[in-house]
Amino acid sequence: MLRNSITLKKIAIKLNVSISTVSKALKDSHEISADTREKIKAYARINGYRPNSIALSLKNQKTKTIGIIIPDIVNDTFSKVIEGVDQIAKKKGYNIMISSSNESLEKEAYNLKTLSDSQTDGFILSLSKETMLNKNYNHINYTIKSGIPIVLFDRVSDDIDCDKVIVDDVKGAYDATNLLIQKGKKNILLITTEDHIIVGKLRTQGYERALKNNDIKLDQALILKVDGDDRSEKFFFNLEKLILNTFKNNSQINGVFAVNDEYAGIVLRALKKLNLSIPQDVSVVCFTDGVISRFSSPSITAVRQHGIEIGRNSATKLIERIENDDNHNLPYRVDVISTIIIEREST
Amino acid sequence: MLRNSITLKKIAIKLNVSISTVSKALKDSHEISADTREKIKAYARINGYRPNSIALSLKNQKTKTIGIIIPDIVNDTFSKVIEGVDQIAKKKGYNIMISSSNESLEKEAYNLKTLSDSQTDGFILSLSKETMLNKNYNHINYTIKSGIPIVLFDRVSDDIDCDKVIVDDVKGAYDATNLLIQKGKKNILLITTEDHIIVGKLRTQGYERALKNNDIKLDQALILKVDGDDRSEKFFFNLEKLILNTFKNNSQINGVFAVNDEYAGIVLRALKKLNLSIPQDVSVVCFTDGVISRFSSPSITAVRQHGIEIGRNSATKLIERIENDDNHNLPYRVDVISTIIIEREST
DNA sequence: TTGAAAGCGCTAACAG
DNA sequence: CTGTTAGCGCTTTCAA
Repeated sequence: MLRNSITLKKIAIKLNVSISTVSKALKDSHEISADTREKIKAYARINGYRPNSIALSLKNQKTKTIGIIIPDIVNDTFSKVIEGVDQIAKKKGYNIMISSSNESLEKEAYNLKTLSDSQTDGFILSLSKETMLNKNYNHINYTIKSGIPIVLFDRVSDDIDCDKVIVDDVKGAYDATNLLIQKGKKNILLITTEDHIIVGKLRTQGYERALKNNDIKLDQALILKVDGDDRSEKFFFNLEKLILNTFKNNSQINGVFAVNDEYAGIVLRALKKLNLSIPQDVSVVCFTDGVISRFSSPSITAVRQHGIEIGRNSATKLIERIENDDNHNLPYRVDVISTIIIEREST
Repeated sequence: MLRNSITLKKIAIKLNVSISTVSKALKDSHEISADTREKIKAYARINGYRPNSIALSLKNQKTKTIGIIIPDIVNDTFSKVIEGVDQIAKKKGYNIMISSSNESLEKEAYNLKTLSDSQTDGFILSLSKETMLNKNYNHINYTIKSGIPIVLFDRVSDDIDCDKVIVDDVKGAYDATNLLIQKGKKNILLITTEDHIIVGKLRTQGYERALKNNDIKLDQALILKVDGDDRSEKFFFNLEKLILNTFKNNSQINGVFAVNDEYAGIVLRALKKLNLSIPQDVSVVCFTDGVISRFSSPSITAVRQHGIEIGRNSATKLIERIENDDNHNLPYRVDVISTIIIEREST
């Protein structure tokens, strides 16, 4: 009833050989006679011997686990990344430890520290909002300097020197806006976050660039910058009112680009109240191809970020660096995972 | 540039004392003179000494990490559970390792086995569909028997003897159906999964019970059992057609109960095509209070399962058992997390 | 008050 | 071909 613990030592005692003999036999060493080798292997098999991975970690000074620190676990995009990391990790014999920073700098630093205590060979991390706001990257840079590799994804910073996997937010937003324009919708409402949320800022840039390239004058009245940190019922309720008002004051609007699918969901709700039909009266596009875009009515044309691919790429890069002995000689790489637009009913 | 590794040994050498002295000093042992104690602690602090948790694990035979094995990472309900586990784990000094069974029995067993190799002190697990279909629980029972505690949540089985945290699916479905009836909707379409998906089966039971209690005759034509394993675009497309047909053949339908929010999303889409208004013509309720219920138009009345609470409860139970020396003497407990209905526009 | 030694489970260099 | 030893980093008993 006790924890199953058949060890080399126990096998050695039972079979009257030394521990190292058992160890070698189980690795098919030809130092050991075929006879004892088979005897030992048979005994081990029958008793379900499995090497103690903690002992191995201590010995090898590597744990074969990678840590993932993300701002939010309950989030379609991040879970897809985890999924991707999981796929590669499993294939390469790594396990993953996950913890959430909850958008807090303090928790992010704390998690990084505790998981660094020899528990993880490296990290895959996306910066919390607070971290970006404060531009405090000491904990990250310290970890890297102390020899533990980190791959940053999605929410990254130029002030951190390491491997990165990013989404081309500007281009994705550009494409999305452009699609609307191609469909003849030139008065496009942008719903975005304040600039300290980097991805919001970049997507705003993409929007602006698309307008410019098509010689459409930027109208500040058509740019709604909302508090990207707030996801309460109340916030979304107010957002809906804000959208309604904007439409009332700007009846020329015939397209909407939202920087995430939640905002787009609210847009649909507002348009319904305004009795505007989609996509005839107003077309809608959003960043983030999640469950909302897929299951809303009408379904929403969305910029897909390939979260799984981001995860797979990050994991591959990280493991490469972990297993490369002189990893600090490898130059850091930044990969851009390109987005694609999934067209749906809303355009 | 190498992995930061200030160890007891290094401190001991630097300070010309023995390793055990350092160890004791750092734990404030009064065996050690105030003098050396302070000297050692100061040196340790300055050099950022942090105990090697792998060494501790080996020594203590416990890792302070708990494993979570879930069928699907990209899933609102499961990620909420992870979130809850994370909250409790962090508080009690545990880390969590996550891996996905991908609804596969083989992967589930594999993950359980590899994580059991001294990497985790216990597991929190929800059965994969394949596991339930095959009713093969050997891997689980074996793990429990070998002394590693498991807490099963949501998708559980009577054939496994362990702590469990479940949702009262029957009652949740009963309440949901009942709500429709109270609103005067007595011809209720049920969209559910085949019976081998336990939660689908239980929710079907709740539906049936509610009808019975209200003296409403069960009409098999109003029960749509679909393939709960399929989540492809094509499947949802066909589901929509199926729903449309059902409405055409049964114009009396004035309520719908869907066993998850994805199905409910499709229902909304179908109703729109039929030009039926919600909730006036048809009211809709679903199980699973996820992002779809919140952000669709109209928003959908949903049965909330308190995923975070499930996670917190599971983690609490598991850690209790891990830290209780003679845990096999504790009787197994089954906790039922009750659901509540979040009323929204669809009713 | 301090230190030596054994042990957690395993590997690997070295000795027989 | 097999065994001894040392060591990974730490705790803890026992001896000094």
